[in-house]
Amino acid sequence: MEQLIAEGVITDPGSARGRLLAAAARLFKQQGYERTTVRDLAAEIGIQSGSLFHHYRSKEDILRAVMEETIQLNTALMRIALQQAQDPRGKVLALIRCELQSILGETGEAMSVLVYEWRSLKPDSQQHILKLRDIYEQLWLDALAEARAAGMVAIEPFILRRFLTGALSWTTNWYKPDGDMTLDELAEYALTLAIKQ
Amino acid sequence: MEQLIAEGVITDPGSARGRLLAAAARLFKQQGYERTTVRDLAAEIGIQSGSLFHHYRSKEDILRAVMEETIQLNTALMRIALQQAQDPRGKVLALIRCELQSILGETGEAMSVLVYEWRSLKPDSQQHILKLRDIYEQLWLDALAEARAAGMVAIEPFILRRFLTGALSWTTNWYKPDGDMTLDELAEYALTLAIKQ
Amino acid sequence: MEQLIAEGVITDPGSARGRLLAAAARLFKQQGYERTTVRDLAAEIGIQSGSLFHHYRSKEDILRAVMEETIQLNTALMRIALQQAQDPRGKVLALIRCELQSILGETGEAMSVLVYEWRSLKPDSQQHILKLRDIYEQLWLDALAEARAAGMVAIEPFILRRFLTGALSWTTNWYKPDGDMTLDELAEYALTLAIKQ
Amino acid sequence: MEQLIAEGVITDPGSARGRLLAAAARLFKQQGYERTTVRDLAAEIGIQSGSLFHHYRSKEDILRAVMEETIQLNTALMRIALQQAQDPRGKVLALIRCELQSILGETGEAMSVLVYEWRSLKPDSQQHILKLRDIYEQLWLDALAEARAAGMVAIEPFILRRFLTGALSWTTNWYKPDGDMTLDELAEYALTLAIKQ
DNA sequence: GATGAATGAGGTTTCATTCAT
DNA sequence: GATGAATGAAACCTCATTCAT
Repeated sequence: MEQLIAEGVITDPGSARGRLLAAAARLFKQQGYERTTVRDLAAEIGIQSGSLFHHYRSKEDILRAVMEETIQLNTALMRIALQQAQDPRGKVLALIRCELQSILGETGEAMSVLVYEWRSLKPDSQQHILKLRDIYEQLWLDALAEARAAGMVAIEPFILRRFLTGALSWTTNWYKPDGDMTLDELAEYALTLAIKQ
Repeated sequence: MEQLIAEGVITDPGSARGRLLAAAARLFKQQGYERTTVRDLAAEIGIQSGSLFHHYRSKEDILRAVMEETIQLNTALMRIALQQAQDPRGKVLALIRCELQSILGETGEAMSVLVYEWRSLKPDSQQHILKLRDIYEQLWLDALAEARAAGMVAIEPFILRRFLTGALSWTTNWYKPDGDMTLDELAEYALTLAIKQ
Repeated sequence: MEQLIAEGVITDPGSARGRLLAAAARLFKQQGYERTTVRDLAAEIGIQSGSLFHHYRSKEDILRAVMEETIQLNTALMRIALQQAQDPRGKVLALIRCELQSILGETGEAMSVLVYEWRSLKPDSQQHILKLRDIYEQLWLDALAEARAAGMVAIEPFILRRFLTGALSWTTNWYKPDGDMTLDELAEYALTLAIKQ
Repeated sequence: MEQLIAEGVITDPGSARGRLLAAAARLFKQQGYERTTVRDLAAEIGIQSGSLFHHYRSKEDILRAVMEETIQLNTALMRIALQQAQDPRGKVLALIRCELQSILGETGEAMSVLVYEWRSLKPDSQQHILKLRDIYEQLWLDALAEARAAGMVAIEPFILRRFLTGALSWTTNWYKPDGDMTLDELAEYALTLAIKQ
């Protein structure tokens, strides 16, 4: 993590900007982007609303930064996870587990925002994020293609990935981390959707 | 359909209220509830914004009506589809196809609204819709339990349903009805997620 | 005047929009456009600030309307004055008197705004007003050219008009209508700048 | 010029304060005082906005300094020009040429500011500048009275000066220094307004 | 002298809702 | 039922100014 901060991939969560982004992710998820006022955001990190605009030029800019950091971070984390996986099954499981961690763990709020607040981005911000998202998605498509070549996947990677995107992102609405099921178990269950046993 | 209208399950789409609900669903999906103004809604059906309030007491009331009608209609449609299915596999396939039709067909906009605008409902409206949703969900759980009893499903119905909810609702973001894949093919693919062949 | 209102050249000063334009001209002159808040404007005509935006889409729109109405009205008044003048000297005097009345009379505030707040208009509004201004200016150039042809003017109409524009518009800063000098006397003095005796 | 700097009449244009005043004059003319932010000013001379306040106590103070320096400088320049003129006609021409140089030359921006931003000064600053302005204006009135005594001027000096003030200051809006007409020619034309040939 | 984060009052504008006609 | 002017609270954002470093 320190390395990712040093590389500029993500903002130091201890800095003013970092705390702002974390608060924004939390509030945007809880209340929605539109219903979250800049005063809410400022109050959450203990500054005045006008002071926000020293860090970001507009409210939309904050949304964009939340999304961008999230996708950058998760792409980096997925790359690391993939390096440690051995076989196709392991790779797909690694991706599932990684994405679930993104969705259900510390960055979960930001991931939700990425899904639910897309329409609130201006078109050019959307373009920018889409490019980053393509890189992320390519990691998935490569791993699924490998599994398919090994005869482990019944349907086209392209379609399967889309089903998985929906299934995994939806977990944010029902999975309770402190319930009976561990996140690893959840990942194994999800794997059964994708891969024939 | 006429029967459902006659029974009061849904509003006549030709009536002023019906056209308003359809417009609201469309605009709420496109722009989001918060970004859609009552002026937008009024303009869409050719009246002045003040006149909206002769039909609904508030903007939130319109959102609630969109959601309620959608869930009522789809529950009714699912009941009909279930009656025509024979075996467990057929029932699950019928539910998948039915839900996909809801999501991707004429009522798709309203279904999206149901998912994306949940937070914009007041708590008591949420309670009301949740009850209707429980009825709908029970139809799913019953069918999946039957398939599980027949040894066709690897994981618990409760969990599987949640995965399917996400996977199917997400199709609204990528499936193109006028592309290569028919909706029936899409349903078959989705079935492979749920049921062992 | 009633006819100009009926023709749509200017807004009825009794209507809400008309009273708003008059108040805007007065305040914009007194305090400047930037220092005049929409709350000031609204208070001046006894409505709430939000209600302004039923009449005009933005503050800049109000400025533009003030300018446009002023120039339209004064062009119309100058046409009428010209019709009643006989010879070149009479025409130039008519124009001078007419412009002084615009500057120092009831529409004086709006004329000042036209001069002093030009930079506050957006470029496309400027374009729009410039076209109207060209029509107005042509009336002047024609009359001065006639006087020049009659040997009454020492310098080019183009240059003379510009000198006069400045000299006449500046009167707003010093001439007191209730002082010793009548407006007609002032006009005669100004005529001595332009025309050899 | 060096002498005027040494005497403290104007600020050294090479100093930080001097560059700030020049930048302020330029920006205030281009955009208006209200629309020019202290950030604009600071950026123009390459410092941070907070640092401005080491040089001037407030933004209004900068405006006041621009105006004061301009009027002091131009009063001094007019005195010098007058000394070199022989007869009444020469004196009036010298004043016209001098004022045109102020308006159209290097200090033109500041002269514009003096005219257009008057309302943005606080009343006590206005008082202060008015006193300086009176000294400047007296030079004009004396010269015109002399010409009048010589039978060269048709109307009262007081009125004529006001007409000239407007006519000359307006040149900033139309005269192009790099066009066909030289500044000396322009001054001669202006003289025809004032003095019988 | 300079910095730049922070302030906080105040700016324009939006918008759901009301109500006399 | 419909209109549309008006409301008024609240939204985002700006900006001159301060001050610890």
